[in-house]
Amino acid sequence: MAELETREIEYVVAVAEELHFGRAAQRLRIAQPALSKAVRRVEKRLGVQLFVRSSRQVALTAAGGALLRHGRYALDAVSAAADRTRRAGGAGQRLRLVLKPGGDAGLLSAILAAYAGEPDAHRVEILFSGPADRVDHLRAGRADVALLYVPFDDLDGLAHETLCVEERVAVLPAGHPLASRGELRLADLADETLPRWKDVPDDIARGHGGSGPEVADIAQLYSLVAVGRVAALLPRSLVHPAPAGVVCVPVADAPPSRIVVAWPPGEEAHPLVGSFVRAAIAAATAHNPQADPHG
Amino acid sequence: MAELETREIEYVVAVAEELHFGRAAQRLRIAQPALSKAVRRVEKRLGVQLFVRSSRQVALTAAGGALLRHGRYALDAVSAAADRTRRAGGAGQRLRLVLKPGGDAGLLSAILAAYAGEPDAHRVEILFSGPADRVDHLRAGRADVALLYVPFDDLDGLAHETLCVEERVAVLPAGHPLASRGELRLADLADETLPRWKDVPDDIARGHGGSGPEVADIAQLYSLVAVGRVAALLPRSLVHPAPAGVVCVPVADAPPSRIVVAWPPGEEAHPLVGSFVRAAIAAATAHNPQADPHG
DNA sequence: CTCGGGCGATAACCTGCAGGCATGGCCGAG
DNA sequence: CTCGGCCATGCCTGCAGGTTATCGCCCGAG
Repeated sequence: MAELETREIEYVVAVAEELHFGRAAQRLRIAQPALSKAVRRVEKRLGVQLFVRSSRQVALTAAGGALLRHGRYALDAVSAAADRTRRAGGAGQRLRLVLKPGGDAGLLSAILAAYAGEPDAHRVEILFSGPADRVDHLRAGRADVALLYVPFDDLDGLAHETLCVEERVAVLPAGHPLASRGELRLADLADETLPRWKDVPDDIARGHGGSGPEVADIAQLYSLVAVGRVAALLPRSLVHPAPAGVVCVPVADAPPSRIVVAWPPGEEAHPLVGSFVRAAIAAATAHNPQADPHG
Repeated sequence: MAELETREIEYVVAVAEELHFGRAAQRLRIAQPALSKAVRRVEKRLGVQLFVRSSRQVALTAAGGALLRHGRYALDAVSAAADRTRRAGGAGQRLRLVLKPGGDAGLLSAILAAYAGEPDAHRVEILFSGPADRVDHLRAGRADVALLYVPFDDLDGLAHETLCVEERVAVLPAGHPLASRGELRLADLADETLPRWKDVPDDIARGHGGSGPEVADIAQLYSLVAVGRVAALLPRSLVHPAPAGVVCVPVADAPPSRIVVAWPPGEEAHPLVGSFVRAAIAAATAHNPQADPHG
């Protein structure tokens, strides 16, 4: 039925990543001929060529690319299954929450307090992580829930619930011509240089990242804004209070930013995840009444 | 690294579903002792008990339940990987679109026309499917894109883009006291009997299904509404034009319904999927200017 | 109470294939 | 022309994963 073994996928992925049978074999701790044979076996079974080998170099075919992408997903799913199963059995369960350092809009403590009040609360392990791999942590079972920031994070493949909606503000140097306006529109910002966020791959930063200088965190951004090198468009709570030298002005027609609690699909059935999500929603609604479920 | 082979997952899932080693073995076309051994091996490797066997019956532990759920996901991911790889290699690719019969708000033909105009358009294979398995088709690689209906379908684990937003209308019998009102609120409907949709599992129908009679399709629903047995809350385009004997009244505070185009996460990189999605969005914006991307 | 039958575990054995090693063939660099 | 890097081939071995036979437990029928 499933026609592809986990190990075979690992092999193909390794070769696809290294584009070199020898190195891939080394990484997999097996001999190179075994790897060659395994890959050919897979190609034969699928009836598709995965690599073009020219004895001087190895290249991916379209099919190989597909298996690389989807194979990684599948491997993530498998190891997530193993991981979660192991944890479901062992005692002393902890809930692993992953989030971006800073910028939780003051929600985190409220959420943790609300969760601690749940009857079946467990110890919460907090895991900070860069933008690139928060989602991967969830997918591969290394974390149970995440606080994510839409539209900055990519929700593909996750279940989520909105905790709060925030308007977006333009962050401008104090002396900027637009800084005195009470409200802006996106068009007003068309000429501004926007920063490029470090570690955010382009396909996630669709439209948010500019071509300006690379910044790693908010503090860096402020310095650059203060000297007039860039402007930015951020959720209000990130810029509150505004440091000296920068001002923020609401942008009426920017899509609002949302903080969401996300979890791997299907996991809402898990009591740990379920009760945390419920607590988070409760905390958010108390904290910020206009949040709406099923947004 | 991955610590669990596809086959082992299949075995555990089979046992978990049958709760009977003999039948599971039969289903898997292997002998029962082999299955017993394999399952024990997995339990040992994960260090977790998956089943409690009492020689008269087999029961799932919490860990077993976890592996059942996540294992199914993982198996879907694996076979999706195999399937998509095979298709990426073979020529004569077709794009497989899955949707609910009826109720496409007239969008389908516009989308297909727009897609046919794309430079790299392929033949489109249309697959109709019940509400329960549309999403599964995507996850297991049996379809490439889907038209789904939020909040009726469950978007967990999928990437999507909104095509259009529709207000919800209450469907009432012609003589109903509320039928003459120009607009309703959810509270007005609190006393009405809502139908239960056939084949929609309860955890998907969160809040939409009532406790009333079971209906399988829209036509059945109309008959029941006409005789005053139920009322319903549907997207406008589904009730347009309203058949004899029923009227529809906008409900101001019902969350709006959306038609979205959805695809498996990561697949937007695939040219087939990407260009279809682009065409769909274009068609929808032309057809219905207020649709907004990144909603 | 006993007997029989259903079910999972265990034991003993068999076999195909995954993986190891040595080698061959190809090709580009120098 | 030769050398060296790299993938493919051929042959060998061990074990994973299958089979059949059998046991032991439990429950329900009589």
